[in-house]
Amino acid sequence: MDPRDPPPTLTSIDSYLLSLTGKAGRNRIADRLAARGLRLWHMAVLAALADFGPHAQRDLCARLGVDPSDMAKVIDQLADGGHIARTRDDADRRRVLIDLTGPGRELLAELTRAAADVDRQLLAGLTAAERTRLHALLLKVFTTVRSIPD
Amino acid sequence: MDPRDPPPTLTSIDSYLLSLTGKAGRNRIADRLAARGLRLWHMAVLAALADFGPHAQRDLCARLGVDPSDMAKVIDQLADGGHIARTRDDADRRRVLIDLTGPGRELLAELTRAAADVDRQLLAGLTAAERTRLHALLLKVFTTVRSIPD
DNA sequence: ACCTATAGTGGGTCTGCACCCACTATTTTT
DNA sequence: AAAAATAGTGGGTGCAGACCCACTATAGGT
Repeated sequence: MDPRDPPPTLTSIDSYLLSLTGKAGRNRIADRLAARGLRLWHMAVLAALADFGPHAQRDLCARLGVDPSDMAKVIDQLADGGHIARTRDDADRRRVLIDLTGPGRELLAELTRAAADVDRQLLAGLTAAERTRLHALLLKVFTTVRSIPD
Repeated sequence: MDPRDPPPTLTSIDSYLLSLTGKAGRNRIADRLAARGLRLWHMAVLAALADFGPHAQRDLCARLGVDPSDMAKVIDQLADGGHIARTRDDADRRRVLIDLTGPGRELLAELTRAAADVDRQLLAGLTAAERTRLHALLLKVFTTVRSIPD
């Protein structure tokens, strides 16, 4: 018996398996981001802008579930790197409109590739069909998670 | 369009879905543990002892991948609560043998029930057959994760 | 104009996790 | 018997995440 086997009592818990595999994925992606001086929220912001177009900063917070104060810092760094553009909304000068720049789009593409790479590593043990099924199941779980309160 | 929809660029990444759903599960289980003054490692230790029998403290560290220094603190708290018994190994008096006590076994059963509860919440959107398939897939991914270096 | 509400910023806290080093007690090696 | 290795402990560090409050600037309601 391998003295490094994990306890079956734990591995029979789906939440535990999700948590561990999720952490593995998260850490790997975080590493790739860290190599570029970024963290997960930076990528999330870029993705939100790419998928849904320009946002007021506040709307980004609502969409991603981030504290406005934390978002300000993330936005700051992305702006410093030239990956997003920040402009005052002339209709409501309290608002700051955030948009992707060309370099930002490029960066996101790069990060997306890195993430796909991590997926490939993580799911190396699955056939293509299994990956498809896993993805569908995870989407369902994700929907459930989003719908139930904390 | 729901202004709270997550970016598809993110939800198409399996590692991201694993990470989010895993975090949801983790947090919920952590909450239940916190209500009893415990954290995840406490449960992991109890599970390892229940599944594999008594361990030297060092072997628990190896099995669970915890720093020996951190393990010492976890062990300390479990011993304080009367959930494990700590005895010096007479054959090698450097070693401390850790074993589950009756109350420890009870506590683990309780925690396992709580975890199953969380699973039920998280996977509420899946049919029984889907849950079975998800579990099998997660086990495979878990095996892969364990086999590849960090 | 006045009062209230909202957008964003800057500064800080607290928590959990992971890690690391120095130290004591004990055992093994030579 | 001395030296090197091992088990466990205590006391730290650094980081990331989530949160919170005070503040400025602007807008909207009356």
